[in-house]
Amino acid sequence: MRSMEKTYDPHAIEQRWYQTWEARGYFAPGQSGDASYCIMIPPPNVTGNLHMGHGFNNTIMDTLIRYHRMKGDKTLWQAGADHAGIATQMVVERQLEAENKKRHDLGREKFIERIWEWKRESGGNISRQLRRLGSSLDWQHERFTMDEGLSEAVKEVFIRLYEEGLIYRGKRLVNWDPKLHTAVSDLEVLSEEENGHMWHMRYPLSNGQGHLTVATTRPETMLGDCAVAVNPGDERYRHMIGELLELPLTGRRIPIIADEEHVDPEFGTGCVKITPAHDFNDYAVWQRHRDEVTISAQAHGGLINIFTIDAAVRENEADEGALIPERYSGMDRYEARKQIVADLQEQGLLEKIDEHKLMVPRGDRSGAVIEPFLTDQWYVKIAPLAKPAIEAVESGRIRFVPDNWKNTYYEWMRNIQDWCISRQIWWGHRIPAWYDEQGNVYVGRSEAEVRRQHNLADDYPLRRDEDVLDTWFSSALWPFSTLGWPEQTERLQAFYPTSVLVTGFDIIFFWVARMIMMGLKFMDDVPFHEVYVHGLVRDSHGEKMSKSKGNVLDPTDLIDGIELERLIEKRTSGMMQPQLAKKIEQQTRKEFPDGIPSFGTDALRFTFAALAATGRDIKFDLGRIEGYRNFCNKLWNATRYVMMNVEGQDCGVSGAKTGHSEPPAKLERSVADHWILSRLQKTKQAVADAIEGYRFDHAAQAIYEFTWNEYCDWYLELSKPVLNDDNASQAAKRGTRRTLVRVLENLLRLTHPIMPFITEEIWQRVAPIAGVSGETIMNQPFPTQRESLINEAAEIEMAWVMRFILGIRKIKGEMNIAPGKPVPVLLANASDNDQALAERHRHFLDFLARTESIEVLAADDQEPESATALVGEMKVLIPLAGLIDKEAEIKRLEKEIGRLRNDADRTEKKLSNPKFVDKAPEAVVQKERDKLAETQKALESLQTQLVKIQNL
RNA sequence: AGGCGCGUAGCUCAGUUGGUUAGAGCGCUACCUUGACAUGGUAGAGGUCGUUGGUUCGACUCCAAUCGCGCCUACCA
Repeated sequence: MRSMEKTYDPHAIEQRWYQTWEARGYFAPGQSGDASYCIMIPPPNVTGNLHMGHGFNNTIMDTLIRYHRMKGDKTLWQAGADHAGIATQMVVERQLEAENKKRHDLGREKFIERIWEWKRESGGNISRQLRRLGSSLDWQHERFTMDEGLSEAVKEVFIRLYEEGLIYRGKRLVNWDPKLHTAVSDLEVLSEEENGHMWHMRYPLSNGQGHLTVATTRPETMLGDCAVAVNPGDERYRHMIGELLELPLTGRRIPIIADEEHVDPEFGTGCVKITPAHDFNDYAVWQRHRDEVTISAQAHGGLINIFTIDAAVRENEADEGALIPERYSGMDRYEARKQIVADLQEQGLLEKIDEHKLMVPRGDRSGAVIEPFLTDQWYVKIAPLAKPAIEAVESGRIRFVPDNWKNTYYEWMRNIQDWCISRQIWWGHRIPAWYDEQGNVYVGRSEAEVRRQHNLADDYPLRRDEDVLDTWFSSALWPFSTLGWPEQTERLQAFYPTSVLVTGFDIIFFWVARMIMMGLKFMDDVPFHEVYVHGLVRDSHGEKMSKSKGNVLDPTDLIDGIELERLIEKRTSGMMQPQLAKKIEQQTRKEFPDGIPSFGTDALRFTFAALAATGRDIKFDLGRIEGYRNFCNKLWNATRYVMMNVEGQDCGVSGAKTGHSEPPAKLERSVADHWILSRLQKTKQAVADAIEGYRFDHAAQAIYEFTWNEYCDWYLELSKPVLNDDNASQAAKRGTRRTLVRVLENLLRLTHPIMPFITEEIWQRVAPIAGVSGETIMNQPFPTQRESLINEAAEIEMAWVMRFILGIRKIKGEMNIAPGKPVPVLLANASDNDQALAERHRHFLDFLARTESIEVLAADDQEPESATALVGEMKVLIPLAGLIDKEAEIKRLEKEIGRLRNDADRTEKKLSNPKFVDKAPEAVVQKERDKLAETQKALESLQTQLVKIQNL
């Protein structure tokens, strides 16, 4: 085996181990195991590139998966990707654009073929990147939402829901994206506050008695007005209700109607223009008043659409006459706005224009302003599905972690609207519906089936619906469609319901809620028992990462490192707003003057785990990952030390490949050995508890502290005097070597779920010596606490040793004595136990505190002038002679005394309060008393010491 | 407007049923290249836990109010 380099180099091992694991089939679920454990990956978009959210999300999932696999559960992490309808179609359309083509030039079939082609070329991108993260996904069963099986599941669900009346077709107002030419769901619309205007327009009364003034943020929609509404309780307008207005520019007349629900007399002028075909609220008003003759008599019953699918003013239909003034035909909505405002102004009908902030709805993909638009669409009737989905959470069959997300879930589920599932794009699952020339709809698995079922002749003309389904429709089926549904497969049997869903809060509505509804409907069971909701990964200043801010970090750049110039190029290329490039470049140069160094996957994963406190976003700070890179190096070098001392040596491990496999040799464990073994047991429990409770930050912290502060800082140092002492017995050396290597081997298994690569690499070297055999650490049992190795006595004894050593180090540190300089030490007021301990651990004390000599003073011995440290009641003295500055020691003692004084005062005050003594539990009071006694003893001791020094 | 969450060391964050001298990492100061590791070691400085009240023998922790910040949902045309 190769020797270990002085510095840990992740690149040398990560790729190699991943390939080995995958080639050997370790990621597939085992055949045995009592319990099954399953996580469905939130399918990334095939178009996608790995971002920090994926990094975070997948680190958590892989940690859980590896933990359960090691625990012996039958463990599946289902791999796959999402066809991401709109996003993917846009990517390929952009490619066509570069060739000066549109998708319609190719035609539907060719265009879809082109997307498949593209998917074959670049679709593997995201899975390659997931592999870099070490994700132990079951790639052999990777699925794609558009593959044959999943398409079958989609069709099946659609048909069953249709047959039950839970899917229907209807003409409604929808969110229309005029750039993409498709309907989108409420969720795909993001509203943001933007600066705009409020136009006050005059509508003259038909009776010539003046006018009403309406205020609007969208003056161009006045072409489609069918009424002006006022509040019936509004004194100003009550008497005008029922009268008619001359709708300017159109030559049409519209009524004044009363609508209490929608009109707030306090807002604006108290008069609201009603444009039912281009505003959701107005549509609701129209529905309430559509039967009033002044409205129903209007063209289209008052529901007048004025736009094309591009949101430009449309031409009149043949039978409409001059419904929409020709003058505006073909104008884009904003162009029309300008013209209409100008025309109103010219006619003296524009009263004023105010600055006004308003919420502007934009499509999340296209960024285009969404237009409420009247179209035929397919809907899922959601209330009957939502009801059991709400109950599943109420009853605790599904648990949110953290718990408070259930409120968000309820809030949405209780106000849920029917789900518009049809999209006017080409890439996706085409709706299995056919129409005849009379407009009758037939839903079925295929055209042939439809003809058969409805007795339609082969030459009876049928036309298939052009639309495809919302991408989230197929995602909603993911937990069971990937396992083979509608077939009753073994995998479905074994792994549904899945164990936990790990996801960001941003897709609770898009995805989580819909999976719950569909799972309950078609599997008659919840899709998962727990939902672990994590926060967003932000930059180090807490800003959301985005291309336009230029603060995006790419996980692979953190793993591999990236030079400054390359990073700048990456951040500034392909920008929507190229004018920001300069600023982004400056900002990047300032923040990463030397680019980003390579940290390796394990350090990245450990960072994500350490930052994964529940329920809050994480700010990703480079300092943090650097620290954990150093941690990897620490673990690596601790191993170098261990290997150096155990390789080829007798470690007292039977069956180990050491060349010393004689029958059980005598073995002796020191208190230090017992201590570290005891600490290890407690750490095992802490880590297991933390992972089970989704506290990955606690798990990471427990591992970090044990490794660095206990194993490395203390145990490794304590092993040195034993291993390097020619006088130490072979049995003692054997015991120490055995402990060194076994604790390390345990620690590696404990750490493996979070840091798979370094632990595997090291384990391969360490395991044989520790007497553990196996092909991979991946399939080794996760360490469990061994009660018998918990040793409180050893922990107490080691605490004494540490206090002794720390006391001397502190004096040296504060008195400017070189740490390496051996000093003579005197012990005063030492009990029998103290003396015994000092004797027994003399080699530890000498080595770690660099003591020259240790001498016990009898009670009547004269104490020489010294610097003092306390270990319990014992005084550890370092004589001043030549070493120590008297004034400095006085200051040091005064400071220490001050601190103790404070402490004692506070405790005394507490104890002199009769209410405290009366009411507090006895144990608490006793604890305070003990503390006071201890503090007072220490205080006395230091005070006499101070007097002594002062009198010199 | 409603809902959720957050304000703890210069920075990033722990602190789970109220009882610690309020912790960690990074950063900072001083010293140290000792045979695992300078991606290191040793010692140290640094906090009236946003503010104000209340409950309690005792509050970072519970309650109320208030200020600041973030997010989500619904919005006034």
